[in-house]
Amino acid sequence: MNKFLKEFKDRGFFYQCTGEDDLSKLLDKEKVNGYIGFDCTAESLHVGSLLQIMCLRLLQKHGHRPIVLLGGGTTRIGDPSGKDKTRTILSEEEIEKNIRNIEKILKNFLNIENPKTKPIFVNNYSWLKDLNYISFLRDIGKHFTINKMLSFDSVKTRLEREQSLSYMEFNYMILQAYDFLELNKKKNCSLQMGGSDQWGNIVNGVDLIKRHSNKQAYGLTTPLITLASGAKMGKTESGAIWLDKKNLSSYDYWQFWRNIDDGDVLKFLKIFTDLSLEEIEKIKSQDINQQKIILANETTTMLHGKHEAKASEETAKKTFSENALGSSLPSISINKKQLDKKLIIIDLIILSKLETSKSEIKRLIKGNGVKINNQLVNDEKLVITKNLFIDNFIKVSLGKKRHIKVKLS
RNA sequence: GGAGGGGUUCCAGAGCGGUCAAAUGGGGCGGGCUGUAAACCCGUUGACUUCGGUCUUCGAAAGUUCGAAUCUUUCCCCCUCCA
Repeated sequence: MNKFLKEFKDRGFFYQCTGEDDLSKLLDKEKVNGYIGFDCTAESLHVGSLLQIMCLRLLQKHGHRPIVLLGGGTTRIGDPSGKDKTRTILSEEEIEKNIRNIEKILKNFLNIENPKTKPIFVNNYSWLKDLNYISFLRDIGKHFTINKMLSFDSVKTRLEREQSLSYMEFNYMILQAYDFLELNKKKNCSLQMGGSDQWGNIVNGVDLIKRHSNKQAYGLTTPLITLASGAKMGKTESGAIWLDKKNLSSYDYWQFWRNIDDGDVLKFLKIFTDLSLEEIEKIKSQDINQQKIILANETTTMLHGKHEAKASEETAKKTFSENALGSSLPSISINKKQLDKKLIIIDLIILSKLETSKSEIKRLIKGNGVKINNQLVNDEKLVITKNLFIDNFIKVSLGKKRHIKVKLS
């Protein structure tokens, strides 16, 4: 089996594939350009997309070229897969902004130096915007039968539940297939990867290329990765795990990985780090918490760099083992004027954005869940005074895991 | 098109004129145990509050009533069965 494909399977990326043997041979024979499409509905990516990003990274590692398709055009339509309702459509400016941001994030994960495997970033808006309706129907539309389109899950579920599916959304799968065809023609792209929910869309593209150009293309999908708790990757109760510093500090990113369930650690080491399978095999014998620290360091280094990862580890150590203040703990600053106005603990926590409801904070105080400088707070009216600051800082803690540094400026 | 059933707080799901900010379970949060796990146990879970209360919530709107999640009317949406 091809080396890329083998590692893809060994690391747990593999779900299903079209023409596996032929794909394996192709990957052996030549440098393959493979693509994954990213939706541009949000301004950033979160860990839910990380598996796809790692696919491109792995592809690149094996000497192939990743193509990142930023769906500037298709985002204007909205993928009905897995959606009950029509998505809200974003404005042009928002989409453009999102694309720039997402591209920036992806560049953290892909090697943009090596000219041989340098990723290509494309926006499908460039070919979708000027499509001529009549010629599109004649060239592309003739290859799709309504009968088949109606049989796809994304369409079927919507129809079965008698939820409206607009003609616009109904066309999404054709456009995604057309994307693949375009990339095949323009960028010699013969592989599309994606999550298992994209299988139908991907196969449509493979079929279209076959019918339209009589060329062979391939699809490769990854399983849906869930946490041991059953939750989807990406979103936690306290918010999404974003892949950029603006939305989530490197310390919080590190913490996300540090707090992974025991049962997921090995799986995640294989998928989300570059450690070789031999190294992971060795790590297995280490203490489980050490394994989690390695996972957190590896993933954080990949995204935010070694320095940030180290600082996060250091801060975690200080916060959890030494009850001290670490440098990368998220922080806010307040000024003397605010202190003079009798700032009480509840308002300080509101300012810190650690919690947004005053009632909730009161509950927390009653339940012994709030600490200032590791001292339990019993009085919900506790006034924050200067002498609480140690070296100009105080640490506010909610429960065991939520901490913030408050700086007096 | 015909006949029924239903929309309740984050989710599932009880309530069916006052004692309802609404049972119970799940999830979340906090505490305990531990390893910043899991499992388990305890507490808590609309917002604001001068802690007296006040305000918003049971698909939407209007009405009956001293009083409505509960009754009436209209509208919107979902489900099941028959055609």
